[in-house]
Amino acid sequence: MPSESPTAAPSGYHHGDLPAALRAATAELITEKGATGFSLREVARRAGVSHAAPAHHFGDSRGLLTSVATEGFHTLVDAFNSTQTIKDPFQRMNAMGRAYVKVAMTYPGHFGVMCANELIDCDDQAYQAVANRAFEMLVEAVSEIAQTHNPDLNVGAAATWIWTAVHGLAVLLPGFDQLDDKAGTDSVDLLLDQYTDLIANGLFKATAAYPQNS
Amino acid sequence: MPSESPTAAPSGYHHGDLPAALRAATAELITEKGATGFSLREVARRAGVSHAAPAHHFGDSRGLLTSVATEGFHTLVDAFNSTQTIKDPFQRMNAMGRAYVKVAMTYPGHFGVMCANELIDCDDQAYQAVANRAFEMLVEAVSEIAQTHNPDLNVGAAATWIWTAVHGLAVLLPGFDQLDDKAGTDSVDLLLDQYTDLIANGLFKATAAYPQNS
DNA sequence: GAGGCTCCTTGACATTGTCAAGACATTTCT
DNA sequence: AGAAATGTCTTGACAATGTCAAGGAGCCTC
Repeated sequence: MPSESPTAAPSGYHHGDLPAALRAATAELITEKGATGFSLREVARRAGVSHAAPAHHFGDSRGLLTSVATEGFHTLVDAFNSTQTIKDPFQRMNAMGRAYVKVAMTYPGHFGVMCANELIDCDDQAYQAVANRAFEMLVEAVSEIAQTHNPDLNVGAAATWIWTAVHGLAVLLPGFDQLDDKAGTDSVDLLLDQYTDLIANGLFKATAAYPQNS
Repeated sequence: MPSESPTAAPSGYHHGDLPAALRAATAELITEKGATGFSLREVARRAGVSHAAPAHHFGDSRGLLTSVATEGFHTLVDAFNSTQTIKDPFQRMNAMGRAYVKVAMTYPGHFGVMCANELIDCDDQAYQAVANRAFEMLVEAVSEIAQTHNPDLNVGAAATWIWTAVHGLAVLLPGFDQLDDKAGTDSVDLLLDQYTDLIANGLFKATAAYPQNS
């Protein structure tokens, strides 16, 4: 997990790097008890500091959660970046979907607040910047599909629609019992292949494989 | 808005129908301050009862929110029901999407908790029953599309994917500034037409209109 | 070594959710 | 009709939470 502040060295003072420790404790707590089970004082306790220490770095609880969300989006952007080598835009889109779900499953504490509009400050600059960057990377892939396969495609609408569909999948995933029975990751990838198929071909030709290797 | 308890008559005692009044106050409060701004005591205050009165009817705050969510799904099922007269499954699907968004915009207080898995009790029987019913109605429309246009369609995956996409649209809607500039409802319907187009035809033939009137 | 700075602690306050106990109107039983 | 039971709501209390104000303690600079 990439640290949000590149100067994660022992620049710290009493604690070493309290902001990072608080983010880690927050992610851990949310993983255990969900975003609503979060408590500023409990996070402080886990980090071994007083209950008001977080306020100094993050203002209020919303600030801390926003920072965790931002960190999560940085991880997502990194994951998206590693799909850039894939030439075929459909395969890249598929890989981005897998990356999205993998981040959600690997860092549930971060994922739980990344799109929690009510808990975080969506107007935060650092948050907006990295969140927009992530979305833009998807837009780029869709845009390339439009150029190569369908110039009339409404790129913005298509990208929004793909994002929300994959996000919905990632959100609903923990509730899918049948997935727990199987290998887990494998079946998720399978589901994402079905999604890609549907997204590429729509309801009419859902069984046709999307184009491979350009 | 349909009452959850059909015996909404003055069966009540001191108050008339306190459960309904509490649900209404909850929806109003969430509309104003969001789902996280909700507070049991504030709801009790608005309903003019003591702070512990809600507990008698709903157990805890989760119970009250679950009841509001259930009421919201009843409204959605009603809205879905009024689309049953539409014969063409694509048009019906489109109408269901519009109904979904309209419910979300008309009853934001209910919509804010209908899918808030962390705030409500998803295992609640009444909630599950009506939520499943709503989803099943969408599955029926998709299933009909499969029968008439694409027998190989993965109906379950397609329905899930449509649901999450429309849900994502409804969630993101308040943030779309450009929609506020225009007439509002009209531009939302337009967006939904684009969605329907994308869902029906996929990324390849996105500009082709979906079939009309069977 | 004195002032200033950042980092963190301590203490306090209003507010919240939940529980236990009780009050009071209505219904049911006899 | 009177008593008991039931359903409905109130009151009081408790621990926990978020936030604020004030202060202390380490470190740096001059």
